[in-house]
Amino acid sequence: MRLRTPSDIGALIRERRRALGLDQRTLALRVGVSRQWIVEAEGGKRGAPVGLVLRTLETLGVGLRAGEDAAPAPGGRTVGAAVDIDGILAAHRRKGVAKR
Amino acid sequence: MRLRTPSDIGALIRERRRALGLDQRTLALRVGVSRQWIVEAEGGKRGAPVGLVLRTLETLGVGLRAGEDAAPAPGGRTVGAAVDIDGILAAHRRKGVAKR
DNA sequence: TCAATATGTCGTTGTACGACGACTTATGAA
DNA sequence: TTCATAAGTCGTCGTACAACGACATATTGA
Repeated sequence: MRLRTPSDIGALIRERRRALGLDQRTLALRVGVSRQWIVEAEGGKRGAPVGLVLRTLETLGVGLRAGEDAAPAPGGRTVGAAVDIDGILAAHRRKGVAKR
Repeated sequence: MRLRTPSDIGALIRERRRALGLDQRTLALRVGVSRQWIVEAEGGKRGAPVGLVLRTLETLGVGLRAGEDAAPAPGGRTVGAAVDIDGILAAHRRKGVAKR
């Protein structure tokens, strides 16, 4: 499963929680958060602290792995990110210049 | 790379940012956060919102994948997490869940 | 029917977070 | 040396968040 948004993570949490037969209250107890937090996390709350999210996933027995990604930024305003090789090389070459 | 804590994510961000030859200011600009936020995120700030973290990673061209994990909860107070088959089965039996 | 459970939602409150600005240190170039 | 950039840190402030408690719906079972 590929995770791009908080909603993805929320769906993952819900899916795994149900697969394990846990209710929200029990999961909340184990993770050490409030039940409401679980509700909102599953709903894809954008502001959920990454620390709690990681704890939750770990409690559910789900591991997160990072993979270099050849094709970034597919669907977002997220950025003009991509990799901008020119900028990178320029910065590397001259190290300092770039001038903003 | 396996991500377990905010520190792991911070290290990942720093590593990828440097690999791409970006400075904190530029990355912050692209992600849409303050430079200070990048500093703290790289330092493994516990509270960083998962939404921003995901945006950052995506900007860096890093994808996150979830994998079911056979061996959970290695080093944390994190819990008696694991899977607790008994509880699961009990819950399932009681409800005739199947429902899913 | 009523009772219990699971989930979602609504207020309230204290706290932590993120943005902004400025300062400091370190490194490298002119 | 001086100057510019990069990175880290501090203080302030407004806002978002997580916890708590309570209530509203299903849904299921007695």
